[in-house]
Amino acid sequence: MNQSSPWQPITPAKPARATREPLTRERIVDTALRLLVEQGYEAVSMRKVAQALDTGPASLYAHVANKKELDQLMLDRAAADMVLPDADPEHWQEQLKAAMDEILRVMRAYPGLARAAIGQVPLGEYAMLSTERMLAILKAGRVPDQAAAWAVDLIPLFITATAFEESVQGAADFAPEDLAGFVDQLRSFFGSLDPARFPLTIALAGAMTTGASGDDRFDFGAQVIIAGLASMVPPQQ
Amino acid sequence: MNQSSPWQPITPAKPARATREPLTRERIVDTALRLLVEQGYEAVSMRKVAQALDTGPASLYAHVANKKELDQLMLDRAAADMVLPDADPEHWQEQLKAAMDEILRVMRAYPGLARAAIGQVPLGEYAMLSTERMLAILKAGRVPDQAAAWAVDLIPLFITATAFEESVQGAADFAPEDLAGFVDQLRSFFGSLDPARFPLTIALAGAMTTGASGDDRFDFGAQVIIAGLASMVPPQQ
DNA sequence: ACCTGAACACCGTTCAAGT
DNA sequence: ACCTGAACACCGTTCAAGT
Repeated sequence: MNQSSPWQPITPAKPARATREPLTRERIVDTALRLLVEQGYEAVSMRKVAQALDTGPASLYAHVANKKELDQLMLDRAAADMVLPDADPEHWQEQLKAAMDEILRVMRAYPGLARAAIGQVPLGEYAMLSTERMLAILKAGRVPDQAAAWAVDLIPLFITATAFEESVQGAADFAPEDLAGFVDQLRSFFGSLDPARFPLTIALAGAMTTGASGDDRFDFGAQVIIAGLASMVPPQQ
Repeated sequence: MNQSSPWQPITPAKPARATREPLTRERIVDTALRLLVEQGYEAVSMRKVAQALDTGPASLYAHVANKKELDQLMLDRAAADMVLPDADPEHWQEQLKAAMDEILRVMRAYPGLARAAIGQVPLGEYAMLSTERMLAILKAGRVPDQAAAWAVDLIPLFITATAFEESVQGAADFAPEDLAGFVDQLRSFFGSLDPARFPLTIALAGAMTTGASGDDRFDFGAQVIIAGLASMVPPQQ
């Protein structure tokens, strides 16, 4: 080849395609969360995130330590969406319930996020701001310090486990409308057990299968936790 | 080669090695649980279970539908180890606590089992016998039917999530003795936050980091749940 | 410092072929 | 019916090489 041929300029006037934006932590987390929302947790692999950014998986490691860190970053980005109320001593129980609802709402907005969150201590800025606000609500309710400190661990544990369970159900084969069929099957399975060995399971088959979708089950768990915490508040004066 | 050579008998007197025992569901579950106990949940792959049984992964699929079914079978095998008390109306709260302790004990005996159990409805015989016994305890305590039915979902959710968290911590790099160092780091991290934004996290740094190992945190959660359920028991008569 | 291709050491599952 | 080898379509992470 000629080193300088007239129809092959040495410096092309323009690259064939616009220069790609450089990779950043932010773009990686954005892309990961987009994949999470659009295609679920299984779609958030280092390889698929890289592919969506039009690069190879190795390129991500300059910005993110590993998959676990990416999971944490996604969680904290999502936690930024949570809006928890300012503490009001008169209504701490309602406020705590509202806070739990809000955390579940955000978890549900990013289906599969619970899989990234479960079992991890969330140390991101936004997750910790949520913790701080929950502590304020509990202290306003005069929940003892040690109980409040453990409660802000127990509450996300409960919510995350709930959202995790929902995401497993959601990721299963059946569409939402098949869920009703599954619940029917489950109830008749309970009903068909040996009455000598499973009398209560049979008797409560209906109660055990209600609230499989919707919020009744979650509201019950929240109520149990709140009532349990309330029982630890010492009498006034 | 000669079709019948004198030093190469057509029917060897004995196979070189004993005939392998045939694969069964039971042997597969046994092997999977052994790997789980010895090497943790990550070691329980279809391929590694097959390898431990001296065969290929495809061979397992004649006995087990898929990995998820194997997880369920492991869980139910472990559930057979659980010994829950007969219901006694006088002591339902203590009995419920004992039942929760027992379920956690078995979970801990199979580290990583929580990862197989989380998010699944356990429909195996032994898991359901545990459920039946918990229902008996709750009914003995006059917990309303719907609350009891949901409680036997909430309680394993809590225990499994707790065990899951422990298994993540356990699978992390640090050995048990490094945990203390990690907790120290965490406490000083909380202490070093911006006092204007995280006043309560700073004030409660000590309380939030106590009970990282041991049973205090679990006992607290169990107490919250039991007290919450007790608050739903209608007054006598 | 950032990015890349290629490789390493894995996964779960399927399928045609054997016995 | 049960078992197998080989393949398919994936993983997370590392590393030497480029710019």
